[in-house]
Amino acid sequence: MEKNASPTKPQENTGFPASYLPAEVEPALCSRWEESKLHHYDPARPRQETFVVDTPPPTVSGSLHIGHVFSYTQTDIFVRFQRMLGKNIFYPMGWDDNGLPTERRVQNLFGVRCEPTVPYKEGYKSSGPKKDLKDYEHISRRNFLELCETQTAEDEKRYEALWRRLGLSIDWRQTYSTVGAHCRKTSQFSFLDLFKKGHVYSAETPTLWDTTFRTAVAQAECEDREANGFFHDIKFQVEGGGDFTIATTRPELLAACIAVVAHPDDARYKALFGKKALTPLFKAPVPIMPSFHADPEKGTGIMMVCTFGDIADVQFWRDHKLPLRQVIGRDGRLIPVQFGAGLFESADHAAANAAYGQLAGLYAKQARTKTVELLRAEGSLVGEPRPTKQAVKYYEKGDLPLEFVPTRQWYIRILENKPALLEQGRKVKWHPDYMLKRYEQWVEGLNQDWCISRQRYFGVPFPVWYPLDHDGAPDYSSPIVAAAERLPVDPQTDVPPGYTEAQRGKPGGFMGDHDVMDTWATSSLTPMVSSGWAADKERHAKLYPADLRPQAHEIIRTWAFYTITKSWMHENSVPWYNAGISGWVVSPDKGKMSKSKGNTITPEGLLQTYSADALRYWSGKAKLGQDTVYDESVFKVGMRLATKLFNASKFALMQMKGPAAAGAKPGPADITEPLDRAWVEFLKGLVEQSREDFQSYDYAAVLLYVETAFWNFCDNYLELVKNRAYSGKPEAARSACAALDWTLSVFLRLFAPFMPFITEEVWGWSYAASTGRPSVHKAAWPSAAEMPSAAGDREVFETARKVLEAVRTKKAAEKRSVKWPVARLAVECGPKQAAALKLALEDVLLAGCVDKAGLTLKEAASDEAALSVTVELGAA
RNA sequence: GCGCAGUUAGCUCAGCGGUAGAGCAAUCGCCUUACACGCGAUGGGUCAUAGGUUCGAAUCCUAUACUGCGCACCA
Repeated sequence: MEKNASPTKPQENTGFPASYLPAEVEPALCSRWEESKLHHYDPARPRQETFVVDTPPPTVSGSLHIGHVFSYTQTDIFVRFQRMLGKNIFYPMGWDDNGLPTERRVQNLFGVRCEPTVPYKEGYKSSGPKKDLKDYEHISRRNFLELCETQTAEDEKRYEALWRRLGLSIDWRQTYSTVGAHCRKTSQFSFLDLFKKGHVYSAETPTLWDTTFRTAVAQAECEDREANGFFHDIKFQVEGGGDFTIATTRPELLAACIAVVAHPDDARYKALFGKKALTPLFKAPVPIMPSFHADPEKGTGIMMVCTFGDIADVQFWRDHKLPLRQVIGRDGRLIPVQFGAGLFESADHAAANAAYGQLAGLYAKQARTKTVELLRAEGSLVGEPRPTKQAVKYYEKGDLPLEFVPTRQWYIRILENKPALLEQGRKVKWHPDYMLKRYEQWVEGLNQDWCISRQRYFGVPFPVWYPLDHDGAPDYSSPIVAAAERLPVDPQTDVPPGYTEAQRGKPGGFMGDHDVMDTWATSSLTPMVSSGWAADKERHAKLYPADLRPQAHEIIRTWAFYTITKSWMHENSVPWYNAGISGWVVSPDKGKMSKSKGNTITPEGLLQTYSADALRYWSGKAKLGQDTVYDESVFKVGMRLATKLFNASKFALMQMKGPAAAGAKPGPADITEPLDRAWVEFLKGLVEQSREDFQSYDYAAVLLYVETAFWNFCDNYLELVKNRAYSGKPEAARSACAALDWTLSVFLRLFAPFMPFITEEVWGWSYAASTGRPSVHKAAWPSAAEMPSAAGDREVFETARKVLEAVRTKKAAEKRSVKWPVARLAVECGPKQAAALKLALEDVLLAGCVDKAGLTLKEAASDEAALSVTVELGAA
């Protein structure tokens, strides 16, 4: 026997759909919203009536995952609330399609590499992915960029379809792509402005360098990874006699040693300061110097400074104007150098060159092994290498450790502006507020200016050329910048003012800057991209600064920080008044959901299975800033809530079509029954609280108590009044119907930001016509003022509920059905509760199927007395 | 090393000075003027630990432990 089999019941003709089918209803509503221009921004309305969102442009590199659904929905929930407050919503969508992720995806998808020396092929078509790296086709820059554009356009279509299906109330006329002409123009315009203001400079200096991608990277894109390294104790000779031992994890940098340092107060080494040491293998004389950054407790207390092991080396090299002995090349191999010539000094050229000859051309890791071998043979290795855990810096997308390589790069001056940038960060209201700490900590810890140039292809070029001297060497000190009105320009194809194309690359001619901007150099401008800062002053004034920047916490150091920086430099303003920081979706084992772990979930299937409202419900349950465990059972709860909304609404509306429907439509003045007033009183409080909590970005709290209240409505209030609403007593029925009418409209509106589809569907059954608001999403957020009835006593509802509960408990204990008759009901309580109960007695007795003759109500002397209910069931 | 957040029922979380809560799961029931994709009910917690403040502490303070994250160091 099927446990859940329901006996077939004839379907009454209610005038409402029999059951809720979200898979059909939701897409239909999406189309309706689009047709009715529900989400359109109105440029005619003033700024103070407008709510501006600086939507995160998702990286276009494959597919969106459940984490995107989570955070974008949270933003949409808040936006929908603002729309119901009557705000003119500016809610754009951008696509972050420039930069490395796209390049990588296109390389793999089509089996190609960009090779700028290869000529352009008209109508080029890729032959598809390649198994072996050797088989990758080398194609021109232009062909490569075309592939990038085609691919991202396709991805963006899929992204948009998903966002629509999820019900994000975006104005789809307001879109941008970070590689599109508008963004290129804005980014280049930004560069010109920074250039004019002196906030940007180019310099040839050691910079963080990724040897795999062969590009510079910024501090913000680095991460530490723990590695198993080795301490190598290496003996140095002192000129004029003596020796000492240093400890290093990077012996392959020995040839790059420029000094040896110890703490100024370190008694062990004090006597050596001012003398010179001779490096092992290469016999290079290097000064022994005091430095506070040498920690007497660490290693042997004395250490070598190389060009370059870490940022401290860079600092020391710069401060003391020491020679640059670069040995690591751009590809991560040791470059050939000559000892005895130029900067590489040696007391024994022949030995030094012989040793180095065995290292040149090796990758750093190979060179390390070889160096240890040579040191051991020379007798300079003290003991054996000792294992140690060390944190090594990597580019977040890279697989090999970063190196410091001197190259020419463009930098934005942030170090000297730290105090101002900290202050700007504090002007933004962060949600949750502790996220400001992350921002502050990051800014305080910065030790490099922001490197914005990348030696890549798919990105925004610098609008800059350099004059070439008579030998054809570029003069970097006098860059030629493009004129603002010519933007966007590509210096590889466009010609600077006063030159002709024929002079490109010729002595006395010019060359274009080869690099492209870091993708953050563009995305740091998103509020200004949307506002039209570089194109339309009037529009800009209406849309900037934005009201809300939603984003995830791991990119506070990049996206939030860079945006704050640019806004300050360009406009001396904050980019937005509020930053809403969303949490992550974590897998049930508390790990991060990531593609590499293979535990990412694609949203399309979930939408089909559970409905958009269900996924949105799950997103709405999580507070800002808080990580959420991926749990499908929550989708089920959300789906059930939508179904319940459907059924309860149908039922409530049916009541209103009952006997009370005769005559004028019941209104607030008809709410006369104390039970109804009590319920309305409760709702008033709920409605006011919801507005307050929403305004402080605590939408999750709203969903929580609205949901609880809604189930309370279904299980208790509706059960208590349904008999009366259907009864022949006109006034009592009208009171119930008026209360139900308002209640339903309130719940639909309170749920609308979270579950836009089911609420819109139900709204259309009755309220679209009765309120003159075709969409619930443009209905006014409910307020207590809508219900100008006399104050109710909430105790009436509470007491009625408690008594009804006692009756239900008894029936459950006796294993009887809910409608089983009650022969005797004895209630004992204080005078206050007794009075309250009397006011709702009829409803309670009907809902509990209680025989009126069997009722006794005993009043205790004090209100301290607890409510006690005794129930005796009758015969069938 | 510094900082931020957290530790409440089997699970996921709410509560943030006034008698320990919800949902899920579990268990027992029920065809009731919508909903069996439903409804009713039951069991389940020294609120991480130790101190302190208070008439009263899950809640405030101070330590400690653990978890997650951020930052720094990293010879």
